[in-house]
Amino acid sequence: MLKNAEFTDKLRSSGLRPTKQRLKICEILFNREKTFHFTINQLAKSIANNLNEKISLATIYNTVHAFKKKGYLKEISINSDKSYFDTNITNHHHFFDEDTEELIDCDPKDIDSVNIKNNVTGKKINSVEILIKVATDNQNQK
Amino acid sequence: MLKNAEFTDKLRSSGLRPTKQRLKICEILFNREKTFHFTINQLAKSIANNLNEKISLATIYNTVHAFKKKGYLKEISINSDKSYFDTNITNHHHFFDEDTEELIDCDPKDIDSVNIKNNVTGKKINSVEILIKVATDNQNQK
DNA sequence: GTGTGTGCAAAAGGTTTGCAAGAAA
DNA sequence: TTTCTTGCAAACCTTTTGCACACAC
Repeated sequence: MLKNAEFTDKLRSSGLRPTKQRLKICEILFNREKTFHFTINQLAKSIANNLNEKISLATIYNTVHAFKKKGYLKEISINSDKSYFDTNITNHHHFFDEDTEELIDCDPKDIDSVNIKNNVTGKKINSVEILIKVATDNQNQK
Repeated sequence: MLKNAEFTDKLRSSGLRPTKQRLKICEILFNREKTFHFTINQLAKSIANNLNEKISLATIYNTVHAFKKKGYLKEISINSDKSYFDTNITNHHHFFDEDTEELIDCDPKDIDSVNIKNNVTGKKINSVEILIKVATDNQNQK
């Protein structure tokens, strides 16, 4: 639950100019209690609904990628036609509900950390992501 | 290392007509010792290079999706602009080399199976995938 | 002959880019 | 005034679709 002035500082401290558009996107992304999982499209709609002002799609893409680069957002690996982002930047895993195409955070307590006994030679591990795909039980198949 | 006649049987037994195109795609996908990880584009190039004959992109998409539905291929979850497929349909996980954008199979011995203590209410788990992103060690950051 | 599969071209959907106008420093 | 940011439209890339023709059975 940050305020506008705090977003301004946050942006400025990471070398991003606190423009009107970025502040509004900050509000929508970070001024909430629960983690927010979203696609660019959902974010664009959220902006359109919550503010009576449009922000160009290009700007939204720019901003989301800038925030990701600064570490304010995580991109989640899903095989999908669209990209998913997450305001929860701590180490955690996800359920993906195939019925609703929604992401759900795993409670870290519910999954033991992964122990990788052998890495690829000469490379360092940047991330370990677990994706658990779920769907309603009474489906024929999937 | 299957032969043409075996592909014909395999296809026919799953209700797919063994057409010339499908047999050629089978050859490229399954007539090899090691697991094959690919994007549709790579497969198309592979077809163009290994056979002196073109198969339409639409047909390649159709065939890959048909094979996936029949369980001959797995689709791997990566956040990427393209889809990755895998001829290894056993339960296993992957390294993703961010330098080369290549998938590498994990040896099942090298990762303990994931224990999920709490599933989403009312849903059943369809798959659990671990993706380990790696890159060269001497990069500034990632 | 009937139904399925193929291939082309067009369309769709998400994302990126070039560039001119506008805002922040 | 200099640099960064925005916004539009066009471009791009992967994937899907419609439809006529060809092939498998």
